[in-house]
Amino acid sequence: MISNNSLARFAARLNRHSLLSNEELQALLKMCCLPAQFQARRDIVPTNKTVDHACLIVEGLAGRFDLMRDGRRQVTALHLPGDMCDLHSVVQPHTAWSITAMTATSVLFVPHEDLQRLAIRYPGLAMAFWRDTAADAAVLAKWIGNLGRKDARARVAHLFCETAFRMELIGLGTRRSFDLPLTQEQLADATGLTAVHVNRTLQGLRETRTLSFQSSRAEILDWDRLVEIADFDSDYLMLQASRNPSFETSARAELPVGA
Amino acid sequence: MISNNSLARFAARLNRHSLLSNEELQALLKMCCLPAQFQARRDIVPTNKTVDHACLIVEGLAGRFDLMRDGRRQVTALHLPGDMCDLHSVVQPHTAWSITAMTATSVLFVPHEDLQRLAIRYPGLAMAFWRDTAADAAVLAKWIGNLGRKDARARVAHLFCETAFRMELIGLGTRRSFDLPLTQEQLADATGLTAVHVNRTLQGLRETRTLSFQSSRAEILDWDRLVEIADFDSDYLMLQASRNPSFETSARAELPVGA
DNA sequence: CGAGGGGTTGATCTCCTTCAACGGAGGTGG
DNA sequence: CCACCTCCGTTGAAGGAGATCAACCCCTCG
Repeated sequence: MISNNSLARFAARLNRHSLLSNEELQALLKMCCLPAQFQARRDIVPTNKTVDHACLIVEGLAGRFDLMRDGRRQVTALHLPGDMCDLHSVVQPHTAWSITAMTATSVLFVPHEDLQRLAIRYPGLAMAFWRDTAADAAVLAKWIGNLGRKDARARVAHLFCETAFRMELIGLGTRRSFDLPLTQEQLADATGLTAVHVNRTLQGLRETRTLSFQSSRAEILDWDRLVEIADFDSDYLMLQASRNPSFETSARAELPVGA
Repeated sequence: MISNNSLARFAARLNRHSLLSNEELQALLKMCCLPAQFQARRDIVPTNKTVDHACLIVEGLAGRFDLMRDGRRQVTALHLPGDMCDLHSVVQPHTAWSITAMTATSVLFVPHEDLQRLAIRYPGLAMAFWRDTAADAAVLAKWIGNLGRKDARARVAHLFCETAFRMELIGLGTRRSFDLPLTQEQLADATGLTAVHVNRTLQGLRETRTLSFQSSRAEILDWDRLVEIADFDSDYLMLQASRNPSFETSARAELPVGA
C-alpha cells in the first residue's frame, strides 16, 4: 500500500512529542487507510455528521472551520502535512466543526476502529494520541489569545511565525522561506480580519522589510522583528520540550507485566 | 479522606461523555489528592513551570489565561466545579498557560502519576481522559469562532449561554438563573473586550429584557433570544451526544481477554 | 472617615470594516 | 489569437464598533 510513506509523516509527528517504541511504530505504520484527493475549497469533512474515520493530511493545506449562521466563517486550526487533523474525532465522532481543503490536498482516511484498537493495545500510543490532542488544544488556546488581545499586525505576524516554525519542522522549507499557497481571504479567515485589511497589513510588513508574501511564497526577511511584533514564543507548540520520557518508559516497562 | 465527594464531581463529568464501568469509577474515586484554597486573583498554576499534578476545581471559578508581554491577558477557558482544568498537563506537564482563581476557589491537586497509572491500567479511563481533553478543545475552537467573527453583543451572549448551560448541567442553578461572581473586567478578559464595553453591552441586553447580570447573579430573561443573539448551539459542548458506547463496551469486553 | 474596588457615563479617537472600483494574471471559447 | 471572464490583489473613501481616557458614584471594609 502506497500509504505507508504518508503514515510515516504522522508517526514522525507523534514521535516528536512522544517517544514511541519500535513495536508501536510498526503498528502505526501497518494501519490500513484510504487515500483521497480534494480540490481547494472542497469539504474534506462536513459539519454535523458522525464520522468513523480520521483524516491525515498528506499534501496540501486544510483548515478546520467554525461556521456562523450568517455565513461568516473562522478558521480555528490550520493543518499541514503529517497532521491527523481530526484525531480527536476518534473519541468525539460527531463533528461540530468542518474540515476544508484550503489548497489542492491529498489525505488518508484512517478508520477510527484501527486507531481505537491501537490505543487499547498500546497504552503508549493512547498517550501519544491524547498528547497530540492536547498539543492541538494548546494551539487553539494561543489563537484565542491572539484574536482576543492582539491587533491585526500582531495576528498576521503570529500566524506567519507559527506556520514558518511548523513548516520547518516537517521539512517543507525553512522558517525564512516556505510555500504557503493561501489567498489573502483565507488568511483573513484565520486571523479574524477581512481580506482588505489583511492586504494592508501585509503591505505594512512588506514595507518595513519584515515579511514578504507574494505569489504563494512567504519570505521572512526579519525573523526577530516578526517574532517581536507577534509576541511569539514557540513553547506552546509543544514540539520538543513536552516529551515525558519518565512516563513513556514506565508505560513500556509495565506493559508486559501489569496489564 | 474528604476529597471523595469532590472527586465524584469529576467522575460525574467524565461519565457524562464516557460510560465508565464500576471498576473504573471506583478506581477514580480512590485517587489520593491534596486539597487547597485560593483567594480570587491568585495563581493556582503559574505559567512556565513543569507541574506534576493536575488541578480539579471543587468550588469557585478558575480561568486559564494567556498572558501577553505587555500585560494584556485573555481568558482561554473558564472552569467550573468538577472540571479537571488542566487534565492535559498529564501528557503535557510544561505549562504555557496559567490557571488563576477568578473567585475564591477550592481545588484538589491530583498527582499525574496516579492519573497515568489509571490510564494505563484502564484503557476506558484513558479514553475518557482523552475525550475530556477533546471536549475542552472543542470549546476552545468555539471561542476562536466567537472572537474572530462575532461582535461584542454576540460574544457576551454566547459566554452566558455556554456558562448557563454548563452550570445547569453540574447542578449549580438553572440555565435561567445562576450565580456568577465575576466582575465585568473578568468578563472582558474572557470576551476579548474592555470592561467599559462589557458594561455597555450588558446594559443593552438588560434593556431588551434578555439578560440581567447584577450583584454576581445572572438571570436569563429570554433564553431563546439570547441563543439567537449568540448563535449558540450546545452541540460543541459534547455533553450528551458524544458518547461512544460501541467502543467503550468493546474496550471493556477486551480488557480481561486481550491485554 | 478615608481608601479602594467595581459599576456607570461621556467624549474622543482609531483601528478595522464596508463598499466600490480597478488592474493584472490565468483560463476558456470563439 | 484575441475577447472575455473570473479570481485575486490593490486602492480609496466613508462609516462604525469598540478602545481609551477620565470622571463620578456607590458600596464595603479597614
